[in-house]
Amino acid sequence: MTEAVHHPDDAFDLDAFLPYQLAVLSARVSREFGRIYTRQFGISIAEWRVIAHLAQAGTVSVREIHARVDMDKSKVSRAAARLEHAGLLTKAAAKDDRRLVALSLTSEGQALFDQILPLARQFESDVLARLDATQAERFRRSLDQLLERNSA
Amino acid sequence: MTEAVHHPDDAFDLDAFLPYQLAVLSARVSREFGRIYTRQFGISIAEWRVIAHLAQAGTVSVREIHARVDMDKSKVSRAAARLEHAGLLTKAAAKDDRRLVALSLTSEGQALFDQILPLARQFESDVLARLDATQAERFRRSLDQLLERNSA
DNA sequence: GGAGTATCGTTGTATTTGCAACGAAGTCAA
DNA sequence: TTGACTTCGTTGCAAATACAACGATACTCC
Repeated sequence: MTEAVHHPDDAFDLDAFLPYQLAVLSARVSREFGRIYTRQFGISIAEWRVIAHLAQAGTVSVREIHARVDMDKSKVSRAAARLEHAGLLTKAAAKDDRRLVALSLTSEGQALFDQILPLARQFESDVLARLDATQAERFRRSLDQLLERNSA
Repeated sequence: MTEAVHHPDDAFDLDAFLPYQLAVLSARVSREFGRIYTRQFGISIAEWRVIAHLAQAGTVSVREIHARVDMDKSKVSRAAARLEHAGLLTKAAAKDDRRLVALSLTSEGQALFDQILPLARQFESDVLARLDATQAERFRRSLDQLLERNSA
């Protein structure tokens, strides 16, 4: 009779395990999108994040990017150093608090961002195209909620 | 009429950019869950994945894990080497194709998995608890679809 | 059967990563 | 002011990672 007595419902399916699914999807998406701008523009994922954040936020400190972007501050620091060396951003001491480094895009950096932006939008909608519109909208809302971007 | 003529909708919000959101959520979730078993059991994320996959699939090759789990084969290989050294799995030449390495959990490895499993389930529902049941169900389905786990 | 090609797993290596430690700068209290 | 404490960004370092190259085995087509 009872086959499988000792594992009533505990057949574990890694493929359906949430942290695993998120990791795989995220890695796949990042890798794929990364390929686009890495090959064409020679910047890394970390660098793209810094650029994107600067494009959106104007002049900000390393600390701010670290806090909001989920990147270790050493990672931000090194990405910024490379970008500075490439002439894409400038570092300056903040006027009021000289511990802070004020990062801002140069016009070259801004131009680079302007080139990548349409590719980013396109890529994003390509990914979401696997879902229908309603589903995609709900998915984004859930994502916001899981990231706690929801509650005012 | 048309305010904001030259940037109709092009205010870019990194926080709402899908690849970015996925990366942040995934990294956060993995880090948090990883802390649990890293501290308690001394295994890494990569090692956990190998263990989980073996627990589910029985005896499999490095190649199989590499293909299904989105891990580089060198990563799988090294994780397996560490786990073998720790006595959690065994490696053997496959009978029919001696290029393949047959990985399987030892009883210690299985016991470790059995200890982690309830923690994994608990963790997963904690994460999903931020969504209501319907939303969570839809979220999982969308995730499946984005991972192309849907089409039969 | 044997040469050419493909696949598997491991290893070498350069890069990236996270974490801790550090100096510099700021804050606070007495 | 001074001294203890905190915060910011950089750097050192060990571990992890991706990618390529390699030896070993298997397959294919003649």
